[in-house]
Amino acid sequence: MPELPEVEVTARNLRKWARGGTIVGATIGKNRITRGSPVDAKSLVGRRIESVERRGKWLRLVLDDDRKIFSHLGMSGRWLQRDVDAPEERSERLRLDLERRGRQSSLRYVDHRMFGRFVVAKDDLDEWSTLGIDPLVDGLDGRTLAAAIGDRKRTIKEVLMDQTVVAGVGNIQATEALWRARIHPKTSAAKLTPKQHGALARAIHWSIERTLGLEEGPEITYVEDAGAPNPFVVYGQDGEPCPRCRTTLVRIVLGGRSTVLCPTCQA
DNA sequence: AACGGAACCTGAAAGC
DNA sequence: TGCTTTCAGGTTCCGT
Repeated sequence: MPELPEVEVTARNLRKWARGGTIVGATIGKNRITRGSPVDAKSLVGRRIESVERRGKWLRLVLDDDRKIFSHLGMSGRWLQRDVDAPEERSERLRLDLERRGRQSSLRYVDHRMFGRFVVAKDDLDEWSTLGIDPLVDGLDGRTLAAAIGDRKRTIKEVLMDQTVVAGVGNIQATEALWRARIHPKTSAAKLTPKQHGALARAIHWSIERTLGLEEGPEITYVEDAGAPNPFVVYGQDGEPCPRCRTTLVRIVLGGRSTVLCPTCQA
């Protein structure tokens, strides 16, 4: 269930593994990852991967024939690097075998819930083109955040998770950042003060960088990975004391997603 | 137009 | 023990 930091780690890994490599084999299973736009696996063979980019939660791999691979990890997608003769992974949905500097490797896309996407297209997808400010790619400060929010009146938590406003912020990053900025998640987005815009922009960077530091590595770890302790400051910590003021953190549901907040700090 | 709720999937964990 | 319910960090669609 990746948000910006997990997708950023994936992009960095894919640059190491795939940039400059040539696709020598492609196996794309019949499943809903390619829903709406079936991919001709054979057409990928012989193509070189020129670059790997990320915006928000999307990955874009530019090929040498002017097409692009768009990959979204949905709720449970991951890209792994394996040997070409390694066995198929559990929930493996597709694979790209690469040759790079005379060495072969195999990229496996694993996604048990299949909310992810894999699209090959000449033109950018609308979902890519309409993405809002990416905190890492574009930078984000109080002024640009305020401009992106505009006069939206929905709650600030829902607006933050709108990918056309700030790209890459999901339920965890929104929850963590709002706590850091001491803003109640239900606050109407249009009612934030300039001071709060600045605090929230800084809090988003803080949360993303903090999560990135936790997750840098060859394979993404998620909170729910067996045995992994919850590394977040407030997300999933309802019932525990607020790290700032010791008030018991509470969980509410907002826009259908669970949200944790401190009733004292985020008044 | 805006909003809540359900749907799309699978599986782990909690509840009974 | 084993069956049932709940929940999950994403996105989209549908009815009000």
